[in-house]
Amino acid sequence: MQEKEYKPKQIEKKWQDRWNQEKVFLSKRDKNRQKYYILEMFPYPSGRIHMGHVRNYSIGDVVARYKRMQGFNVFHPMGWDAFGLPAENAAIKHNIPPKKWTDDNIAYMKKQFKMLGYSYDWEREIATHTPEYYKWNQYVFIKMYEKGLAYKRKAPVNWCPTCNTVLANEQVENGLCWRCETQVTQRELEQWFFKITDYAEDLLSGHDILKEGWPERVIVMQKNWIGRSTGLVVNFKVADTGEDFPIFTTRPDTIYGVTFMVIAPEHPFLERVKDSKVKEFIKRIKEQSLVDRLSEEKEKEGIDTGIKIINPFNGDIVPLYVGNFVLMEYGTGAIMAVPAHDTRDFAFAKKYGIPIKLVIDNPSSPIDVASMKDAYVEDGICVNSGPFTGMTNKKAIEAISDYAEKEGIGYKKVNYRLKDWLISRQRYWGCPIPIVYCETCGAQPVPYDNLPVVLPTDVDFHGDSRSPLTMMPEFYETKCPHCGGKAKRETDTMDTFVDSSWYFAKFTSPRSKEIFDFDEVNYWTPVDQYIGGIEHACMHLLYARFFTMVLNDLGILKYREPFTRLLTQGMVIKDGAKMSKSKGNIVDPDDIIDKYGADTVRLFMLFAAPPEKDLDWSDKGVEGCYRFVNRVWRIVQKYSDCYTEYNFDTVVLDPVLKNLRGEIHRTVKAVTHDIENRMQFNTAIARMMELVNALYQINEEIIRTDAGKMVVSELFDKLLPMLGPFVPHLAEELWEVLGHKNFILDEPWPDFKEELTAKDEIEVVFQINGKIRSKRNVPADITKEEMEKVALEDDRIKEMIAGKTVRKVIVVPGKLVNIVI
RNA sequence: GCCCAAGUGGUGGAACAGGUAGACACAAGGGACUUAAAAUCCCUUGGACUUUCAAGUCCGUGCCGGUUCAAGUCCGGCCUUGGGCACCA
Repeated sequence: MQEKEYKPKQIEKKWQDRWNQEKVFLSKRDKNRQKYYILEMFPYPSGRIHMGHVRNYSIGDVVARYKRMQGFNVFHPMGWDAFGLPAENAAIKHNIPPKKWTDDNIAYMKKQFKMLGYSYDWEREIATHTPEYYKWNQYVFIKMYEKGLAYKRKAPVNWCPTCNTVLANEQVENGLCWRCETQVTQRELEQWFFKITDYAEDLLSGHDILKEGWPERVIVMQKNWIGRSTGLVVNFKVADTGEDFPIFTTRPDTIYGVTFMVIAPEHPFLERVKDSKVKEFIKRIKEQSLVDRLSEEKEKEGIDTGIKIINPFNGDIVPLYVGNFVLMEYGTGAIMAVPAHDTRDFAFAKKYGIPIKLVIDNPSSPIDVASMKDAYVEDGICVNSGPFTGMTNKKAIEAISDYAEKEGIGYKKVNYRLKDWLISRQRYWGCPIPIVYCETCGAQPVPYDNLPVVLPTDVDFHGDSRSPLTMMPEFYETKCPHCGGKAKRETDTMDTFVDSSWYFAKFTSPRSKEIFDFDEVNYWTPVDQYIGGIEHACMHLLYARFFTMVLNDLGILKYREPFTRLLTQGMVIKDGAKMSKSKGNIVDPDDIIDKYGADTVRLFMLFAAPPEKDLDWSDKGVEGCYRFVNRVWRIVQKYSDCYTEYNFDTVVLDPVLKNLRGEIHRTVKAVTHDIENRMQFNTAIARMMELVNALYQINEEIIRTDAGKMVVSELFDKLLPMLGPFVPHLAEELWEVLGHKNFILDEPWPDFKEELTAKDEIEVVFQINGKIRSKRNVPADITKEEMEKVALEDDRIKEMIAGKTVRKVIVVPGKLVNIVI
């Protein structure tokens, strides 16, 4: 028979067109079927897709297609995170309107997605830069404003001078802008915030639900980021005036050891300071950038203000220092310092000659203060601690806290590292914040009926990055919705992470008249499996959880966690580094698809590494996958004329065929397990390769017997559907070659017969003292006793145990016999 | 500094519940086919040693110890790499 050559371009186009014509990927609600919502993080339309996208979406597509074959009603949408800076930068540089740039990119990338054969329901497509989408951003914003969850306040904020905008805390990495790596500076600005701190506790407790389906490290990262700590606020007193001087501590057990206090340079309390040296110091520290203050890590600086503070527990009068290491934003902006039991306070006290007072002693070797080299931070017994002396310090934490509350000198408090989410951006290409400022009524939300506040698209950038909105009276000049008087629109736009915080739910009803079509959203969401990069652990994944909780509290969504299961895939790297333009190690998906076809690229992405690990790009590895695809192609073509009906009930297979049939069922079992329980696609593919290799090993004459034809037919019936999720076009084409008229993607996932997965004969090993000394094939159903007998009768074993005492014989059924002598 | 991962052949990676380390693939080498090459198909391939050529012995999963009949896998300590947090009181 004349074999056809494998031409991926032809067959891939052919099947993409057919899927499209038959609308096979459109999703419909069906109360009688279990839904499965699989979602990959939607991309920013940067221009063209990169290998990281290919990996992310190939993993998602395998899951989508696999679940579909398992009988689930699969929901698999795709869209565009379309607002953001690159569009503006392109506009400034090349004089292309951001909307056009974005739309063109979307069109191109969509074409690329289609070339890769992903099973998306494109009728659910959304793009966040469309008014029909961002209208609902504005809607939620106003809902949050009404609940006090969106508010404006003047605060020191992170400013990126390159991006010309403020940044949220989560978007500053080591003092650098997450996007352009410029040093972030501090500015005092009036900005819009979302009160995510109100949800700190919910975000933490939700982790208990998520630990089933989320990688532990993501949960740990979020926990660290939220940074919950429990402690006590203690009201110290200012000696001169008697005012309260509150501090926060997690170590109330050390309160009798306080020998000085430290306050943040930004603290308003310091306005009273007259001393010029102190004022100068404060000024100098305030002028340091965040980066500078962080970079001189170990160097703690301070100056005595001359102000005295009274410890309410023991009446000690201690000096108040200004210190560069105390943060205004955390706790109360001031701390009590216990040099004996805090390494940082110890270093500071040594530097400035402040006394050290021991209040917790080491029970096993008493501490001599004079010879202390560092703070004692271990547990111990309280000393010099008034009524608490003699207690273990652990007990004292509770006792002292209770005492403080009882005496009215303090209260227990939980503090978080998490800060409110700053969402204002001084940029153009984003969702307008739906607020107007009236000269008489102040800030007013835009009424719901007037939404959306449409972002004008015909804009002039005047060659720089300042938002054109600030120069467009036709945009910002408006009337107050309350009094009808003259008013000015907010010209800041929202952080694009707002757009992506709820998009997963909008996919269910992209063009609904309300925020959602509730039949749709209630049927499909939450997302059953979410897939994306780990870099979003403390940004997108935290914001989306927050939004879901808010929408739940607003009665809009019925659940509090948006993503039941999460898979964080690794990066695609080449020559040891992440693919990037600056490193010049980019491999363009278009080129690879052109050379080998989409099926090969997809296969390689799944085969080269398990999904969570980084994947090392290798041109040779891709060729290996191409070779496998061709091997499948050839062998199916070769034996397509053997494809027949089969019934094994009355057939006795010779050992070669029987073993091959066993191999078929073992492969189905293993592949199913690897996908279902482990999401380990690389080993699933390896198993299918083994099955194909096994078929190649068998003599053509044997296959062309009646029994052989039946086995090879069963093999194709199992193998091709399993290949479907990985190499969908190839699978469809070969399915058709075998005479099928239906889509292979609609075939049920292959099943296997457990009894056929067992081998007749298995190899067991005989060990002496744990070392392998002999091997033997034995019947698979051998008993423990028989195994032991066979082992002891083995010639080599006999030889080696001759004259020795057998102390113990361990038999592991089906595996080994270990003889201890 | 604290927290979390991960260290396995020349390479990417297997080994799922403590039970034959190195599946599958790449690279390398050999053979078949071919006038030849490519492609394809088949074989070999962790290291060292012994060798009567059938095999056998020893070593080997970052390092040092431990538990166990048996450890890549469990425990303790360390080293290295990657990631997160970091004057958080």
